[in-house]
Order: sequence, then C-alpha cells, then structure tokens
Amino acid sequence: MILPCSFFNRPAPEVARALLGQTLVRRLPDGRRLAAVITETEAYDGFEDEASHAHRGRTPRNGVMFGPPGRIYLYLCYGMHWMLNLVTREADYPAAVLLRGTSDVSGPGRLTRHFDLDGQLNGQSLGSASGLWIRSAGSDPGSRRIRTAPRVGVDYAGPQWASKPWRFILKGKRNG
DNA sequence: TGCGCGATTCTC
DNA sequence: AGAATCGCGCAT
Repeated sequence: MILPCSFFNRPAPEVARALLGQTLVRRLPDGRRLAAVITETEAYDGFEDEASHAHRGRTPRNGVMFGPPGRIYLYLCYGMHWMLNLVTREADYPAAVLLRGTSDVSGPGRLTRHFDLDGQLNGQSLGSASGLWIRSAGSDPGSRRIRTAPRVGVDYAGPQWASKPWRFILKGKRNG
C-alpha cells in the first residue's frame, strides 16, 4: 500500500521513526523504477529547533517546510548535494524528515544521486504525479531493531538541539 | 552588492 | 586533512 499524505501529519520525530522499514519508490523519467528500504532518517521539527532551516523563520528556500504534509523538500547542500526531505505536520508548521540512507545507499547526498532526484521535484507531493512515493511494508519494525542517535552535522545548533536523539537507524539492514 | 558557510562526499 | 562548489541568508 502507498502511504497517504495524512501519514505525515504528525511530529517529525514520529514520522522519521515510522518511515524506517518502508520502501522508497522512484519512477524515473524513462519509466524505470527504483525501490529501496529506508534505513536512516532525521527529524527537524518546529521554529524552536535550532538545527532546522526554519528556525529563523520562513524564507524562499525553506518555504516548502511550511506546506502541507507529504510534500517533497529538496535543497542543495554544499553547492553539490541534494538533500531529500519529506514535510510533516500541518501547513504553516515547519517540520520535515531528512532521508539519510536506504538499504543500498548510505548518505543523503548519495541517496538523491542514486534515485536521480534534484530541485525539479522540490515542492511537489509524494505520489504518482511526482514519480516519488513510499510503499508501506505493512508491519512496523520493533523498537529493538531501531536505534537513535544525535543528528549529523548540526553542531551549529545549541547543545540542547544538537544532542537530541532525532536520528533514527534501522539495525540489521545493509547500509551502503 | 558582498561574503561566509553549509542537514556532504571524495580524494590525498 | 582539504577540496569541490554555489545558493542562501544576513550584513553592508
């Protein structure tokens, strides 16, 4: 079953955790399909989250984070890597989940390269029209198969936010 | 209008 | 350890 946008209408850490074990599916322009199990995610939630792009308010770049749940937020990092995020929570509340890894790719930049994703899909919704969606596994991986960790590369945020365990990793899946 | 830097990755 | 590489966000 394909996850509906309503699946994303809840706090980002909750969605980040719930996405583990689900399958990311990509329909390429030439019709080919790529699919891989999501193994690593990170949550960014709210204005107060100092690690979030939205912490200093709405800007042209982060505007998609303020959109309705299930939107695709793609931004360029370090001038060369696209980061894939899925918007969570209701409209006007900025929150998103960064996809950091799947069963056959490690790292958010390599993930988007593998799935042929760039700014073209920024702002679109998950689904057939965009050619990107999530297929549900049906069963939830038990908490024993999930570990949490601080988010990567967010030392610029205050210690309270930099140390939050909002990175979620599925154990026992090949990562890379 | 200019400048520092980043939710990274690859090579040396 | 350092480079690659560029748009964004804030300061001027």
